[in-house]
Amino acid sequence: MASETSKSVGFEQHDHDVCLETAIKAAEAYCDRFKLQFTPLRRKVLEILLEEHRALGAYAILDLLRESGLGSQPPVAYRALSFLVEHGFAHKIERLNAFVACALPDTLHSPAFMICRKCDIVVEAQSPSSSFDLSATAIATGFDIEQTILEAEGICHSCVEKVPA
Amino acid sequence: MASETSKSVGFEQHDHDVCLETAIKAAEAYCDRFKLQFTPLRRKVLEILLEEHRALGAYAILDLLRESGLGSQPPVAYRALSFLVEHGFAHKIERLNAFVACALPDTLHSPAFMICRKCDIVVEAQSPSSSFDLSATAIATGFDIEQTILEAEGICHSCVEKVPA
DNA sequence: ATATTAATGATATATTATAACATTACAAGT
DNA sequence: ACTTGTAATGTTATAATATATCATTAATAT
Ligand SMILES: [Zn+2]
Ligand SMILES: [Zn+2]
Ligand SMILES: [Zn+2]
Ligand SMILES: [Zn+2]
Repeated sequence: MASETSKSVGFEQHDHDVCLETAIKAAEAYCDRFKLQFTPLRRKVLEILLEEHRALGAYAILDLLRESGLGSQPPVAYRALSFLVEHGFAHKIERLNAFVACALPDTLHSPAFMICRKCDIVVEAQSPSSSFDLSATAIATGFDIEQTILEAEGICHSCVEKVPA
Repeated sequence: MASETSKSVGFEQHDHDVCLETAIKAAEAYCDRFKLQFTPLRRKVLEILLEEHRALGAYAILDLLRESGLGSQPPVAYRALSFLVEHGFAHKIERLNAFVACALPDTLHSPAFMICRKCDIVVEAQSPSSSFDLSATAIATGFDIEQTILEAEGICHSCVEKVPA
């Protein structure tokens, strides 16, 4: 296959082959370390997300899986995606009902994204902190934020009281 | 009908009748001011959201609409919800595919929510600013945040260049 | 009154996601 | 190697969420 050495990601160019390989190797190492099964299916889905470098819906991913002969029914894609999200290799963009490879794998972070309403490109902010201020990233990348929504999931005090775990 | 004078909202008690009436009157005034049609259907959907004071899915809302004789098909609910969201009377909680009445109507704000993963109660943070720090609100209300996601929608610089508007 | 626009009604269908159960691969202990 | 339990995948069916389209009615403006 042809080897493209650079590709536009976020708003910048980068060596995409290296980027993809690095991410896959990192996932491999992580799974190794934590005794997780980085199966061909899971690897392929992560590769798809890394290759595209933008948010893809489950059914778009499923189409690509079908082409490569790995699975063809919705649960196959959703299960692989669950695994990737659960272990921090990917995120779900709720607003788009779509999934994107994590730009900061192996790093503890609260994901924050900038999503273009025209082209649906998704850029993950590089701020590992939990206090959110996208303005710097937005300015740096030339992204014009129009509206923002923060959704925090957790447990309310009345639910904590009700049950042990 | 029976008049309940207080109801648990967020994590506190409040006079719910007053709360509901105030919000409806505010919406009425706003629509009046901006020549928007606050139709019986739209009013009813807002009332439903205010009454429940938690996130409701479109189909749950539709069931309640049906009971009151106002519309029974999905587009009816979705159109009313679009109107309410568009004009800031309600928000969509993407994570839940559900809708909630805005707690700060008529106030310019970037919505931020705390969502309990057990009971799905949704509390809108009272911070009108766009820099997000939920920790204060979380501590004050006894909510234990487990994970947070920020999604900013806007337009990337390459899309801005492509078109006039 | 009439034209224009906005809202609603109604039917059909698209899109996203999961439940349930069968089968296969893997890991661990014997 | 054999058994046993567990995890992953295959497969079918269906649930839940959302929109496209066109017909009808209501509101607004000229
Ligand atoms: Zn990430
Ligand atoms: Zn764009
Ligand atoms: Zn609000
Ligand atoms: Zn709760």
